[in-house]
Amino acid sequence: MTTAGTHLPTTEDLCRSVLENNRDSISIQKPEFAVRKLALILNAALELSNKKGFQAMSLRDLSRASGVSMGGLYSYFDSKDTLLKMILSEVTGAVEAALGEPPAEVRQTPRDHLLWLIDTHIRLTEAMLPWFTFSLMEAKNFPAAERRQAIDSEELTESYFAEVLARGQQDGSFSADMPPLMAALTKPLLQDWYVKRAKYRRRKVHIDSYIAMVQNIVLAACGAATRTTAEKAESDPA
Amino acid sequence: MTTAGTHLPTTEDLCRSVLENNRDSISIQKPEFAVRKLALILNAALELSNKKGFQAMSLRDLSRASGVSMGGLYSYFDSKDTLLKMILSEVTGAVEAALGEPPAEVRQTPRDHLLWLIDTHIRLTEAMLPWFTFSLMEAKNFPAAERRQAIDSEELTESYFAEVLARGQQDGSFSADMPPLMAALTKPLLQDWYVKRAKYRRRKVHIDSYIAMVQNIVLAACGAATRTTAEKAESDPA
DNA sequence: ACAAATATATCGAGCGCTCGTTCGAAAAAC
DNA sequence: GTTTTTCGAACGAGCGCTCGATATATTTGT
Repeated sequence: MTTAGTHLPTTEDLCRSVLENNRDSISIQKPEFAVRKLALILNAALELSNKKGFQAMSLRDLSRASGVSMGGLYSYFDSKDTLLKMILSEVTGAVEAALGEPPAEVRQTPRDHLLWLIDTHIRLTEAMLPWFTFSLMEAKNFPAAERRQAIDSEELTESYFAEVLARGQQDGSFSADMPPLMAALTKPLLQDWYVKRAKYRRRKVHIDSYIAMVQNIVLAACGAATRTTAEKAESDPA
Repeated sequence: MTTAGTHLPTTEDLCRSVLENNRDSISIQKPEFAVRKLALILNAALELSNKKGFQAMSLRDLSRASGVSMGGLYSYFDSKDTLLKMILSEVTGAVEAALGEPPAEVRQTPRDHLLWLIDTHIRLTEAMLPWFTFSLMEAKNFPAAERRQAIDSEELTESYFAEVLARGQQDGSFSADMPPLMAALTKPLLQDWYVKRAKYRRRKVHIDSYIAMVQNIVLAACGAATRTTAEKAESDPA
């Protein structure tokens, strides 16, 4: 019921998508070459950036870590800023693809839809962990246009939650005095999973427990019944 | 009851504290000189860093914005890294000072203590907004030692919450099946106030409403009764 | 089937520039 | 007159980025 049926993207999926969306700034002709090297470059870029910050990562660092020469890098982007934009737009695209079209069975009740949104978002961030970490850390530091895109994406995610919460309030699933900013405050709960990933790993918190916990906090705040053990067993058969 | 009686630091308080804690790297002798210029330098540094990122802020930018010459800056810190450390350690110190010693009247019941922690933390971050923004954005990017300090400070804050939640669970104020990571998940709710400060300003959300909302979400998740209107009127007389 | 010719991909030294940092001289304070 | 503070030009290192040369794959001519 709440477990994601949606396809979670692999690194190769993402690189292929990056290639498609940046045909003009990538001068490599053969897709199989491009995708393979893009994976090397992007993986290295994400790792270095998430360790030291994007600004602090020099293209010489990136060249060394990826095994692609300085000149080679510039066959895949025409400026360091373009590299940043590539990654950011891939993340916002993935969120839209994953949350935008919920399966028919969860749309029927606001409660299931809400649980599905939480589950799907957290599993998506887990599958794309370095991408989301990057996006969160670096979105602030850049030009107005890109920043605007990040804010819009942010608000789109929030609107998915706002819509389902409002629908649940109308049909009586959720309490009438649910906080009006509940949608806004759900996001930081989802984000903590990847922002503090190291902490949860250290404490051996499993992703399923984390999802269940966020679902229960949000349900409680909405004035709905929290998830039963039976319900958990059904949706998380592992 | 929950409104902070604790003293919130002003810019001058903070600069004086920075001076005391960095006597060795500050070569200016006369305190009144030092505090005045520190305020110029730190205010400019926070504004520039929070706009473009600390790495992207050059010391020439900082010199121009603060009105202090390049050489003059180096009378107040011996490297750009030291400037970073000054600001970070001031923030962790302020949190400890504010949350470490709750007034006697709130210690009596876990519920009041919890509400006080939420209220005080959010008001502190509001009073030191650029400092906290800086701390959150820049802590990741730096040497092991400083990073360790940031993590410790983070966990100290969480432990204040963990302790009071455990106490409330023991004496029956909070439900027995309260999520075990409730303390961990309270922090992102507190942080959203300064992380997304612009959003809440745009939506005209008052700090009092925000605090009340977080308190209610946490109380609901703890299985405690949410705050009544009467209680609100008492603690937020404005 | 095999060279020659072309197209594609890869390389890394070198460009102009800005960075963090220093230091000796000028100015201000006592 | 001495100490303290302020200044900004100058330095070497490292930055993002370019470009001509080289290596590799594919097509073409016979």
